[in-house]
Formats: sequence, C-alpha cells, structure tokens
Amino acid sequence: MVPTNDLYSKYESVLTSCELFADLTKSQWQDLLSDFHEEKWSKNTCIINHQKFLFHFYIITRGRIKMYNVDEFSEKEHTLFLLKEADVFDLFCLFDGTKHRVYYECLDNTKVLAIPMDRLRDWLNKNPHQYQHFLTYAGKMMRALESNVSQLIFTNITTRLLKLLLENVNSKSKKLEHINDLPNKEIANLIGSTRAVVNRHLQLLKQNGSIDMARNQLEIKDISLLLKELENQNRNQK
Amino acid sequence: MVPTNDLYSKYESVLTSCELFADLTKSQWQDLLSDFHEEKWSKNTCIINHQKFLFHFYIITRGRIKMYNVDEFSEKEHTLFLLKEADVFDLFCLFDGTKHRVYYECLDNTKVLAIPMDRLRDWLNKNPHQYQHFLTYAGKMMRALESNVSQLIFTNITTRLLKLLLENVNSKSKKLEHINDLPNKEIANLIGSTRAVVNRHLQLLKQNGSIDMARNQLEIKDISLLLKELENQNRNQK
DNA sequence: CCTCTTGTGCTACTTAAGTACTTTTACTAC
DNA sequence: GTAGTAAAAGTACTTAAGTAGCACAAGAGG
Repeated sequence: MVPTNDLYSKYESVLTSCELFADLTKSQWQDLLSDFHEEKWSKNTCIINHQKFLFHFYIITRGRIKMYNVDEFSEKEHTLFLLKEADVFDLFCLFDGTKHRVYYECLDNTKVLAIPMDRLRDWLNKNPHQYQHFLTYAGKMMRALESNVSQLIFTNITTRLLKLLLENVNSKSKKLEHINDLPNKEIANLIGSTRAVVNRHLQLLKQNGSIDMARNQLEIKDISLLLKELENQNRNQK
Repeated sequence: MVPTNDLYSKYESVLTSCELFADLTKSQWQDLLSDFHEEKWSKNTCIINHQKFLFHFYIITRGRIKMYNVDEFSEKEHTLFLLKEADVFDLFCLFDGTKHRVYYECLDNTKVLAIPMDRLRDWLNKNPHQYQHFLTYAGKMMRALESNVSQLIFTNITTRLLKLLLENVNSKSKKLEHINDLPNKEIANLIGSTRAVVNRHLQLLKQNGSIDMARNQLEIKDISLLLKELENQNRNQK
C-alpha cells in the first residue's frame, strides 16, 4: 500500500480530471486522500451485491468497470454506465445509504481508490462548500439518465447504435475507444438490445464501408458515412 | 398575494409532506417562505422553454403538471414525471443552472409556490445541513430514472401499462387516481408508447373484466386480476 | 497439437408494436 | 333539437426487432 502522501502525486493527472472534485487544491486533495486506500481488481472480477459496496466509495484510476442491471425474470442484462478512469461510484449509495440494486464487473485489470462512505460524508460536512459540486454532478447524471430514457423511447436500434459509436470516437485520433474491444453482446447491453440484432446492424454498416469488424474488434472507417446514416435515420423517424 | 407569514399556515399540510424539506421546523419554514410567492396557472397552460423557469424553483400546492420531452425529429412526446401536490421542480436547474430541455404542461388548474433560484441557493449555503436532503432526494430521482430505463428495456408494453395502473391505485380507497381522467394518449406518453397500442391493451383488460373505461375515464374493477396478469407477463418473459 | 470456450455470421421464423385509417362520442353553436 | 367539429376510441395492415438455430473462426489452455 502506498503511503498517503504519495497517492496524490501518483494519481495527480487522474484526480485533477475528476469532475466531482473539480476545484480541490493540492492540499485539500491530500487531506481528503488520507482516508483513501488503493485496491486492485483483476479483469472479470464481478461484484454482486457485496455488502462492502454499500460502505465504500470508489474513484477509478485504471481500467473499465461496467455498472449493470439484470432483469430478475428474463435474466437479460443492461449496462447502465461504462465507468472508466476518473469516474466514481456509487453516488447513489453515498446519497441515501440505501442498497443500490446494481451489479459491477471489471472489463480490465482495474485500480481504484477507496474511502469508507462515512468518512466521505464527514468530509462533506466539514467542507459544505463541496456539496455544490456533488449536486452539479448529480444533475449531470440525471440528465444523462433522462436522455437515455428519451433515446430508448424515441429512437430505433440503428440510431442508438450509431450514436453509441459516434460518442466513443476520440476527437483527436478519430479512432473508436472505450468500446472498440467489446464483443457484440456487450454492445447490445449498452443500447438495450440483443447480440443478434446488433450484429445484423453492424453487418450493414460494414457492408457500406463505414466500419470494420473482427473478433472483439470494432474500427471506424468513415465517420462521415456514419453521420450521414444517422441523419437519414432521423429524417425517416418523422 | 398572501402575506408571507400566512403561506405556512395556508399550505402547512402540503409543505410538511414535501420530501425535499423533510425536517424543517415551523420557524425554518417561515424563514424560507419569506422568499416565496404564490402563482396560479390555469389548466392547459404550457411552459415551453420559458426563461423564467431557469430562474425559479417551484413547489406545487395544487393540481398536476406533466414534465415531458419532445423528440425533435419524430415530434413524439414522452412524459418523464407527472408532478403533483408537494412535488417540486426543477431540481436539475437548481443543481447546475443549465437550461433543462424539457417542457411543462398543467393538467389541472394549478397553484405553485415560487422562489428565485438564487435565493434558494443562498438559503442552502446558509443552511448547509439541508444539502443532505437535496442529495438524498436527487438519489431517489436517479433511482426512479434508472428503474424507468430498466423497465423500458426489460419489459413489454402490457407490463408497463399494468405497473402504471397498479402504482396509481390508492391503497385505501382501491381506486385509480392521478391518471384516471387522462385520455389514452397521455397514458401512452407515460409508458413510452402510442395511443393505439395502449388502447389495444386496455381493450383486453376491459374484456377480461379487470378495468372499465369510458371517454377520459379509467376505473379499476378487479385489482387481483391485474396482479395475476402482471405475474403472467413476468413468467412469459423468461 | 488438439480441445474447449467464446464470439461471429447468417438464415428462417415469430411476434409485439407502430402506422394509418375509420368510426364513435361529446360538446358547441345555432 | 340538430348540424358541425374536434377529440377520443377502435381496427387492419406493416415492419422492426426479438428468437432460435447452426456453422464456422479465433484464442486460451492444457
């Protein structure tokens, strides 16, 4: 375990890009970090209703973790959020301490910084000014969920798939990231559909030359084609 | 306009059942209410992107207001929340001050208590202990949105319709409330479907004797039948 | 090297939900 | 009263998405 005063320097770049603690100074960070410790979780680690999760709050410093839901009857999965570096969880539990019926799975070898919920609540009470950032962040999450709901209701699967792809294109490199190495099944879970259907749509995109795919590999060939396709979809929904 | 010190006694029962301000004492309420004023909006009043809404926060004291979304392409509507007495809006704007692209429409003659956003923010800063309630409330809203998303993905329209009906049965009177006087179109907007589809499902429920319907009138005839039907739906989704 | 698992590609089939249309109802104005 | 009209309800057709199945390919691990 890394001594407290090293955590900040070790993870400075991640921590400073962490929205929830947007304007903390170095010394504020070091104060807060004194209650954190580091944890490593290996790929495919699955966290199902672990009590511990009610009592800790995490900042991801490496790797991806999917936060998902399983329907008790159909046993279908739906990925709510694909968390990555600088993301935090679980805000829900922090807010009301109620069990959050949701599952987590590490898609990569993952590192997190962990703090007991109570400590974080204490810290908030000692630094009430910080509440505002938490509220802002909560607002942002609600908007994300809200637009998620709207998309599900208003748009078809082609549109949802196209948007997912476009949202995950790195604006500089123009390459697909975060989701480029996922199997069709995981893509389907992200947009609330099934593997077969997603595959069907991906085939069409491959045929028209806008993407390329292989086992666990998705690549964007032509963004403008994707954008054009999205426009067509929108037009047709009129 | 009612003098400030009367607002509390006038709306005591509504205000004390208002979750967001759960544990305010009478004097705290009176302090807070000094920044509020009353407004009346008549039925069918529609509030579309009114600037004013960015700058005020409202507590509903009478009537229903639907908060809804319109798809820019298909022009379909989706009702996000059906707000009623003791509900508040818009928390999103309070949190981050960003425009919330959402519409409001009064389903009844409505009364609200209004406060300028800045005043409420000031009040929160003066009473940082209250932040906690706001966070808890935000958590609750997020959970509601989350389960909304899950329902959309995991369940079919019959199930969603059945749940909507069952959620709006008054536990004492066993009568349908809040949504019992809405046309099929509004019911459809609530579950993210279309009027025709909702009507089809309602017909079936009417045929098997679990509900009764007339123009703008829905009535529950037999709750146990609805519950049984819901169970069947769940079983079949396996 | 072989075997086993996981993921992909494709086909044929089924069905729920959306669309577009018609009919009925309730209310207003004369 | 009744004619006109808007809203709501009801119906028939079409389509997108889900399901099931199988063959094949790539990697992982022995």
